[in-house]
Amino acid sequence: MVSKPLHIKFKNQSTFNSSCGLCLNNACLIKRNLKALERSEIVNLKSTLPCKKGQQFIIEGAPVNGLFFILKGTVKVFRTGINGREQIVRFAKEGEIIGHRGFGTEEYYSIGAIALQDAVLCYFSKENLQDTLLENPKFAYDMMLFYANELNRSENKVKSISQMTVRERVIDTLLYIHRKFGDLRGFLNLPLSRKEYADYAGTTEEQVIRIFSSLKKEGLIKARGKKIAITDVQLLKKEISEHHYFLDT
DNA sequence: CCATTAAATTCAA
DNA sequence: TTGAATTTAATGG
Repeated sequence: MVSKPLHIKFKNQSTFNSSCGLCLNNACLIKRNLKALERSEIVNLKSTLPCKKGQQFIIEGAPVNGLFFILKGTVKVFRTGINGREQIVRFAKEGEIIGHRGFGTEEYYSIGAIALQDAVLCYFSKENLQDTLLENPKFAYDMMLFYANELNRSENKVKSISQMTVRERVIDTLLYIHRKFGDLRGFLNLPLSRKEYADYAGTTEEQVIRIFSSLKKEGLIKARGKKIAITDVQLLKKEISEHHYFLDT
């Protein structure tokens, strides 16, 4: 399966070159190991696919055939609960790996993934990746570090969901978005609906709206539609400090 | 949870 | 670029 459009036109904006050698994304594991991988076929066997905003590119329960790296854009990764409620597992940005949990022995994806903005994904087949990992210890080691990190993160999340109050979880979510995506002209650099905040924090849309309202009254945040500004990061951190060690990214 | 109104976003002319 | 149509936010029951 060799398909590689070299250039992908992107909504009247820039053009992205999908060849790893020219890629600017230094957060990417492949890119970082490019020297070690130069003898491998991996880079030639990848495919690059554009993905429109709102498009789901991993479906829960579908067979695992490979995994994705985000070249451009942001993505939400979620799992559907028993009553159809969505639990957002994480928000992922450029350079991150999606679908890795299904990689080892799992046959089917346990998560779904949707592009939050127009995105470009690099896709590597399972076989390709397996061959490369077997041949390349440095690359395999980096992958292992990545998995270890993910496990740590996921354990922290269990703790926060089970031990924090709703208000604390919402604040925690705001801080997570803030430190992962930063802000742009004072507003969080990732527009999310209240529903999405709720699905990450493990609560309901109404709760999020009401907590946002109190936070606004207290002067801790400002909101204009989907654009949220954190006016006092320190005070917010203080409110959840007893639970949190800020280990996750 | 649902209904209502206000506000914001999208879309196409 | 505008405003009409659609979606999302906010509040109160």
